[in-house]
Amino acid sequence: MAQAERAERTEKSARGTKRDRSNGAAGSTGRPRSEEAHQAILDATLDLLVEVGFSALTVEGVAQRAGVGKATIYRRWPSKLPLVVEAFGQLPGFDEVDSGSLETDLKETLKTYLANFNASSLGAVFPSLAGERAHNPELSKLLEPVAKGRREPFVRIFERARERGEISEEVDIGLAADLVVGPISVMLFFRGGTPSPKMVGPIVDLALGGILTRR
Amino acid sequence: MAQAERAERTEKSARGTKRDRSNGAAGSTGRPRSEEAHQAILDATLDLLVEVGFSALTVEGVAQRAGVGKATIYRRWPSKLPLVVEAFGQLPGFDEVDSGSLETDLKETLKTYLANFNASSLGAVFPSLAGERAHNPELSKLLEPVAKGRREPFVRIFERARERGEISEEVDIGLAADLVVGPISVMLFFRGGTPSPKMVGPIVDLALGGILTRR
DNA sequence: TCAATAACGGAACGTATTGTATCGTAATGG
DNA sequence: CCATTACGATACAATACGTTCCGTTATTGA
Repeated sequence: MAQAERAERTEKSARGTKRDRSNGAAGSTGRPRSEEAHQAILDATLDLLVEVGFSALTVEGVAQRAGVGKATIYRRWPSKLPLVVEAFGQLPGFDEVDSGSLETDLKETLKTYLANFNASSLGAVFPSLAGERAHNPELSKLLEPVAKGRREPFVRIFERARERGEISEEVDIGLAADLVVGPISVMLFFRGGTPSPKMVGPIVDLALGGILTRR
Repeated sequence: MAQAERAERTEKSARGTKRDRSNGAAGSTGRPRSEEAHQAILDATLDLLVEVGFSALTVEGVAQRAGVGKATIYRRWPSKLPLVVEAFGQLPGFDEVDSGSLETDLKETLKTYLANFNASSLGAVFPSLAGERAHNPELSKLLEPVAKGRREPFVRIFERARERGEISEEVDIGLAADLVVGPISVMLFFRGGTPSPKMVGPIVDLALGGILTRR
């Protein structure tokens, strides 16, 4: 609030946007914001997200971990949620594979998927955020595109396979994608374990071939 | 809500039970603990678990919701965790089906599974608890048998199918169980939606038959 | 019937943590 | 070198936690 007041008092130059300019720009006098502190805050947020989860994460804790005053955080993010969102958004996506074979595409992409999940903090952070989702619509909305982005590569893999005639036209591609990722989700959320890349081969084989004995 | 059903339970004989040792131990003098308050507390705990999740649940909120003093709660449970555990443990299990056919068994059990998940508070509560799991070992231990109990019926269904020769000996039964439940887990955690019984048919068909076109 | 006992709901306790405001200092631009 | 803004640190009011103390109520044994 004080931030708005102060900004209003100095409104003489053409500050076209209301968007918080992180630094200088138009009427940029005074000390610029430390990009170093900015990154330290985001890093600390991610670390704490991994360690204690979303609900137990406090802005004070982030400030302490980042070696930064609380005001420095509140000057940039209005509350804990946008901060977490931005930190979470820093996590890398994962590459897609197009080898011309459905089986290879799936296995390679899934391996990347898992490596990503385990190496990055995603595997530790996502359950915490997902758990909060039901009780926090705002967070839910922010999480939606992330989850969607994780699913899309698999959907595209199946689309290509269908174009090549590898799978029937009748196969529900969205369901197929969920089927392949499913066991990983089960492992992560229901069983509380860490999904291993070793799971990938058997999963894809079983999902593609089916559980029933081939006649 | 399912609260009505829960409230329906009666245990008139609770007065003199010594097993509970809830009342005055040796010299059973003094006012007995109200079994009614006990149940009201558990019900309120479950309700709040659904509404606000595990981390945002407070004993004060439970007391208020149950129309009970906080002391009444702390007299029975030392902290929030055991209270949540007992409340969570009240949720019903689900029935198993043995029709002699793998497909029927799976579809029927899955439907019961989903109906249970949606009707009871499980679908709303489980993600919240699962999210907390990584940062709360004590809670994780509690959750383990519950998750296991949910998986076992499916494992048994596949075991019976294998004995009947419906599926090959080489099929990893645990993986098959995860494959069938997987899309539901994905829907629940990744996509944040409510799994519908309509999903059951396509899921089972695709998982049994496989994604690849049958030759 | 009545004292003894213990649980009851409600309220007050001290502590911890939240988001915000204020301090003196540091850095940049005119 | 002066105005301006961000910096880290700290102080602040408000809230909410778990705990404990109330006067009251229900039950038992003498």
